[in-house]
Amino acid sequence: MLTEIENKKLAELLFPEVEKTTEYWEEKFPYRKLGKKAEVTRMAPSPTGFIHLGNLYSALADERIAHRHGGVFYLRIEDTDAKRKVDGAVDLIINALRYFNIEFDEGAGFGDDAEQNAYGPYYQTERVEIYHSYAKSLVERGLAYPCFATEEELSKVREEQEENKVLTGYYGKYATWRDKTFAEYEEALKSGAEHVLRLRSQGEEGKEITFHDEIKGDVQLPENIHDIVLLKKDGIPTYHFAHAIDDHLMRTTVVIRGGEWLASVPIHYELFHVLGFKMPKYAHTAHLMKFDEETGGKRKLSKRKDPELSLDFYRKDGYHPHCMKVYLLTLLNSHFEEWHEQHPDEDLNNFPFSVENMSKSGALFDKDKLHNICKNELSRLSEDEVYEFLKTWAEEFEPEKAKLWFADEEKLKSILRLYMGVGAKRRRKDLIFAKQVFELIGYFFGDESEKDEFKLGTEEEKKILAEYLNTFDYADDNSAWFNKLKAVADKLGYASDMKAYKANPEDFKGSVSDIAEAVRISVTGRANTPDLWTIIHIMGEEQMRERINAVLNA
RNA sequence: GGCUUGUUGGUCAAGUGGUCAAGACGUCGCCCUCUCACGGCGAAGACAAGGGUUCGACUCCCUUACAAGCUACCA
Repeated sequence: MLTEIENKKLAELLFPEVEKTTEYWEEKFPYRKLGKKAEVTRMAPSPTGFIHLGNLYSALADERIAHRHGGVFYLRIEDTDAKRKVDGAVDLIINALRYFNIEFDEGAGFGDDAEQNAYGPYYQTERVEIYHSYAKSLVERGLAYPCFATEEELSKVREEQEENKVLTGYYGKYATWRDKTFAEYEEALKSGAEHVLRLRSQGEEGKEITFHDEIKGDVQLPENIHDIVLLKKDGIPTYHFAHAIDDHLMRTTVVIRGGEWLASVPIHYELFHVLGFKMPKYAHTAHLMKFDEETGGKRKLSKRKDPELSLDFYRKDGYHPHCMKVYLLTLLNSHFEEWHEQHPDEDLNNFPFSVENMSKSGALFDKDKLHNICKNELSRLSEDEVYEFLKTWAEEFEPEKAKLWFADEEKLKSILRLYMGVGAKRRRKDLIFAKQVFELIGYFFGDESEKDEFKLGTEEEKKILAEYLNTFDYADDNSAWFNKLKAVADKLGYASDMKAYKANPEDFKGSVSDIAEAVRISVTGRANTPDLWTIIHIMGEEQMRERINAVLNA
C-alpha cells in the first residue's frame, strides 16, 4: 500500500504534463439541457471505413431512440486502435447512413467550430489529454498503477493459469505490479521501460453485481476483479476506459451496443463507480444471424464470409433504402410490422420505437421476407419515384445500359406503369430491386438472354403465330385484339371459351390461353408477363413483328 | 474449461400462471383469370428435453442438450 503522498508523487511522475483537472472537464461538458424524455445516443464505430448491416441495424435503433423525443444522436470515432484506421472513413460512414435517411445531430464530421461540436473532440485519439486527467486522478487516489510486465511474462502467466485451470488474467496474486513500493515504481519508470496503466480493481472474487439491461432485463454478473489496462503503452486508452469517460462527458444517456459487450459490463460498472460517474442505460442487442450451410445451424453474420452483410451488396443490386429500413425496423422492433401495416402511409419516424421491444435473440436474415417487403413498399410508390430511383441506380452501376434504358423516358414510364399496375384496381407487386427490374423488363430493350419454351412444340407455335399475324391489326383495342386471339383459337381447334375448355378439355388441342402463350413467349420471351396487348403497344408493331418473325423463320 | 445470454411452426415473431398459443414471410390447395402478378378463401406446421413449484405452466425454479458471446496493451 502506498501512502497518500506517494500516490500523489507517482501520479506526478506518470503524468507530469497533465495540468487540467477532472473538475475542469466536468465543467466544460455540463449536463445537456434537454426534455425529460429526451435520450442521448451515439454511434461509435472504429474508422475502418466498412459499414455493414449490423452497424446500420444498431445505428437505426440509436437514431430512433434519440429522435423519438427530441434527444441527440451523435457520431464518435473510436480510433484507439491505430491498425484499423482508414482514410476518409468518416465521410463514408456519414454518407452510408444518409443514404438511409439517418442523420447525426452532432459529432465527427461537423467541422471544428460548429455548435454541433460542443462535446468534442469526437475522435478518441484527440481526447488523450482528457483521458490522462482522469488517469492521473485515479493514480492519485491509489486506484491505478503502472505495470511493466512484458508480453512474454503475461503469456507465461496465462499458460500457468490455464494449466492449473484457474481464471486467466491479471488479477490478485498474478498482478505482480499491483503492490510494489513507491521506490520500485520510481525505479522502473526511471529505467524508461515500457509500461501500461492498470486499474487497481476493488472487486472481490465471488461477489456479484446485478445489472439492468434495457433489453435483457436484470442480469447477475460477477464483480470485476481484473486489473485491466486503462492506458496502453502508447498512452492511448483501451475501449473500456475511453467508453466510460466519453459516454460520461458526452452525456450519453443510453448506450446501445452489440451483445458481445455484455460480458464486459462488470468492468464498466467498476470504472464508472471508481470514476464517480453515473452509469447510462444500456441496451445490448442481439446479432443478425445467418443460416450456415456448412454446419446447418445459425451463426453470426461475419463480414469476411458473408457478402450480404455489406451495405454495398444491397446498393449494387439496387435495393431501395426505404425497403431496407422497413425490413430492419421489423427485425429491430417486434411491434413495428403490425404498426406499419395499420399505418402504411405514415412516416416511419412516427413509429413509437422502444428498446423494450427489441429482440433478445439473434434474428436470421431472411431474404424472402426482405423481398416481400420490397414488393409491397415499391408498389406504393409512384412511377415517377420509381423511375428516378432506377435512373440513379443505373447511372452508377450500369452506365452503358442506362443509355438504352433511359433513352425514351415515356416508354420506360409506360413500362413501369404496366408493371406496377398504375391505374388498375390493384397494384401489381412485381418490382423488388433495381437489378431485378431490368431483368424483368429486359425484353423491351432487346435483351434475349433466356427464352421460355412453348409447351406444345415449335410446329404448333409457328402455326399459331402465322395465323395471329394474319389477322393482327395494331389499331385494335384490347378486347378487339383478344377476340381475334379467340378467333385464332377456334380456327386451329383450340377452345376460345375457357369454361367450355375446362368442362371438356379432351375435345380441344388446348385453349385461348395457349394461343396467348405462344404469342407472349415469342414477343417477350416469357410465359408470364402482365397484359400482353399493353406490352405490344408499348414496344410498337414493328418490334413485335420482328420478334414474331424471328421465331417463324428459325 | 470458466462466466454470461438465448431456445415458441422452415423463418421473423406475439405472449408474461388459466388463450381452441396471435400475426407476418415462405410452402401447399381452391377461387378470380388469356399467363403471371395482385386480391380472396383455406390447409399443413411450434412452446428444445426431463424434473419440480402450483388446483393449473410456454410463462416461475433446477438439470441436461443445443446455439451465441466474452475470457487481449481489438473493438
